[in-house]
Amino acid sequence: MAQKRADMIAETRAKLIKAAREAFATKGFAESSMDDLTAQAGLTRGALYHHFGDKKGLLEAVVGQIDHEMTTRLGEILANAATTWDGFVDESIAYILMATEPEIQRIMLLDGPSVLGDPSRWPGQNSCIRSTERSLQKLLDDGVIRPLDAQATSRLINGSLLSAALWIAHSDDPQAISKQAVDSFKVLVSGLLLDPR
Amino acid sequence: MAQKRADMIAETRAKLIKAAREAFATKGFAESSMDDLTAQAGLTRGALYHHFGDKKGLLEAVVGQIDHEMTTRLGEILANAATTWDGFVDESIAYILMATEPEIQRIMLLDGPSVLGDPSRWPGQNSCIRSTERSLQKLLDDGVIRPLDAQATSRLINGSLLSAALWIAHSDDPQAISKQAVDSFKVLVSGLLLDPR
DNA sequence: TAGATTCACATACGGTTCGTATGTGAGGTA
DNA sequence: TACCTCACATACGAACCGTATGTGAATCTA
Repeated sequence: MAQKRADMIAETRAKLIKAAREAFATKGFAESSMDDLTAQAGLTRGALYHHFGDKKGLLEAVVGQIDHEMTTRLGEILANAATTWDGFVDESIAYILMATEPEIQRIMLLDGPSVLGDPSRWPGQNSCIRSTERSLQKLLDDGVIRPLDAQATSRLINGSLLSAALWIAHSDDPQAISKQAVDSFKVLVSGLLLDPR
Repeated sequence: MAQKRADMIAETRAKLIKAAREAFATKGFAESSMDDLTAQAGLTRGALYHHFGDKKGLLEAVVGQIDHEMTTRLGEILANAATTWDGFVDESIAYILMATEPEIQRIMLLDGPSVLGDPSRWPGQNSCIRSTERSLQKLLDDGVIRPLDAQATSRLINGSLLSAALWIAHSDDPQAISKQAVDSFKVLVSGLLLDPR
């Protein structure tokens, strides 16, 4: 059966990506040796080059996987929100907290942009920004927020979330800083409401 | 005279930093060869390691220089503003446009964070964020904006500016995108005003 | 079912780059 | 003038990346 071979290949790719995630997350992209990385997965660099072309290609695959996971997690939060506005806020806060996780931070926020360039141009097209944009558009349609450009504003908001995450992760007291960041974020975006509370 | 020797040293450092700026800006940090870089400056890697310790040390020096220049440029804009609020807005917009320059973008926004970590923890301690924070504090003192945490909010704003810069620089039509980003930024921060117009 | 073919992955090799260890010669000092 | 310091060059080893080539198992074909 042809399935067996395909399974083996998928497994090999999965093992390489898993090892790469660990290595990239702990040592960073530049410091990760492809020899070590593949050995960790019980393979050699041959497999890696066969499947991913080069080191950058491997990073792209890792980024794609993480991005997919993040999108799923954010989607769930969005689905559980009472109102569109709550969904927008909850999703944003969840993004901040998610971006605090070392693996996401190191790979998606630091090394990713440096090696692959502007995140909004990645193949996975950065589902997070898209999600924020959709939420804003809905809020516009519902007449909840002031008139604005949804795409541009979503970029601004996403950048602020990212910055907040970096700040929290590197602070001495993540708990406290996290609260400050979230509170300030709420104040900032509440200015977008047509009908402020 | 002892001054002559000191001048020679300063000149050597300057030459290395200049060559590094060019190389880092055009090829990126990882792709820049220290052999090429030093040869460009009419020196060898010996000089580089003597003065900067390692490749990272050289980047720190470059980052420090650029940060200093940016601070100066922002300071001038701040000084020429009519009101505190105008200064805050003008400075922010200037930051967006400045961060659009390839050299600043590549070195300060992409490679810098990846190699040196969170910008707010850099030795030069990121004067730009400090400046935004000071502006916000003044606005608070003057009773112009709603109550908020100046430090946290400055982080959020700075992140949004950074994101806008990345977006503009990678867009097909920087002119148009630039306008969109600036307009949206104004809308976003106008929500901070106690007395919206 | 046996030989041919494909392809996933391993092995081998060369070139580049980094960091260190050591050398050297010009400025400064006594 | 003889010695010392130190800025910088040279020499060397090791690590790493990417490619070119080898190999054996899975699949295809007759």
